[in-house]
Amino acid sequence: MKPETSPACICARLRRAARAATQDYDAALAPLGVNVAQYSLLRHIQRAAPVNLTDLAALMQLDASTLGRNLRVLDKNGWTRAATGRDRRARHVALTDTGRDVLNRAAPLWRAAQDATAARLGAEGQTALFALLDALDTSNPQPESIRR
Amino acid sequence: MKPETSPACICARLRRAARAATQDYDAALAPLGVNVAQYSLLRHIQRAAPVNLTDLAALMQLDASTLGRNLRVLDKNGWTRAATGRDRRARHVALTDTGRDVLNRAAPLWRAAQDATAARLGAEGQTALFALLDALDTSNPQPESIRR
DNA sequence: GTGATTTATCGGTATATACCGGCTTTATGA
DNA sequence: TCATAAAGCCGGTATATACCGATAAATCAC
Repeated sequence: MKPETSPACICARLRRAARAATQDYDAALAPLGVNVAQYSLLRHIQRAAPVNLTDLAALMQLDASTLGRNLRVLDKNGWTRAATGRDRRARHVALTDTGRDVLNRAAPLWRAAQDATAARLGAEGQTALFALLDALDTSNPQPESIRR
Repeated sequence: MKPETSPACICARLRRAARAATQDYDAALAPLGVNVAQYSLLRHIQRAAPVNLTDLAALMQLDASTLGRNLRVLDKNGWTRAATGRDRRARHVALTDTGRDVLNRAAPLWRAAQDATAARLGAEGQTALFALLDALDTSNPQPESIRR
């Protein structure tokens, strides 16, 4: 007679875990007025800039229209800037100085949340978790040993 | 020289995985006009009804105001009904007949998505994933063997 | 080279999510 | 009992998320 504590739906479990982690990281980053979705977006831009919205969306596996809207918030805060290049359809996004500064100051706050989370998993647990999340990713081909 | 394919941020990885799984399950459930968040909410209500919003929110680890708003969509669709009981502050939620019917018809669609997802993990992978997500859950006490 | 197609982005719409403050109702305590 | 505290919910606000259709620009096909 187990009281059925948490849902057996893999998706629901992932969503629940993502919500919880989001709140932890958001709380850690709150002093800088940035949340983890924004932090993640800033980091991706930092690594990929200059990059257009479509490529950035693919990189983050985010819907392009979602990315566009999320980006407006960063733009509004003066953290990013988008410019039209030779291809006048595309907008190339990059960090502003302010954006870089926010990222630098956010890094230790992110680190604290990451360390606290990692401690709950243990080093092996984190590796295992990443492997499992990779296995879930349908954009990754399944390894030969599993496929079929 | 590894090209840094996916973020090392545990939170970002969880969010990405949750987004992807959500899209898979949503696509599977789409023929019934229900998404996985709604399906999950309906299932929780089915198991817990009659239940008030606060308890249901705690059960799902959802913010109570979020739950209240999500519930309005179900109400609007005629799938749930909320009634005030003796305690006039609390609203007790339960499925309607229509809601039960939607759940019954959605079950095989959910099952298909769940099976496809589970197949990517393997039986052991799913067990391992659930254990890791439990370990992340700060509302669960850490087992003696891990704590400190 | 011009018409068809594809690509990049945007806007409308709907939903999910959370924080905060306020209101109503219940419980508590002196 | 009556003042105070606590509980339960709602509304405002902000953001994240995705689908669809529209628009503009580049590319392709002939």
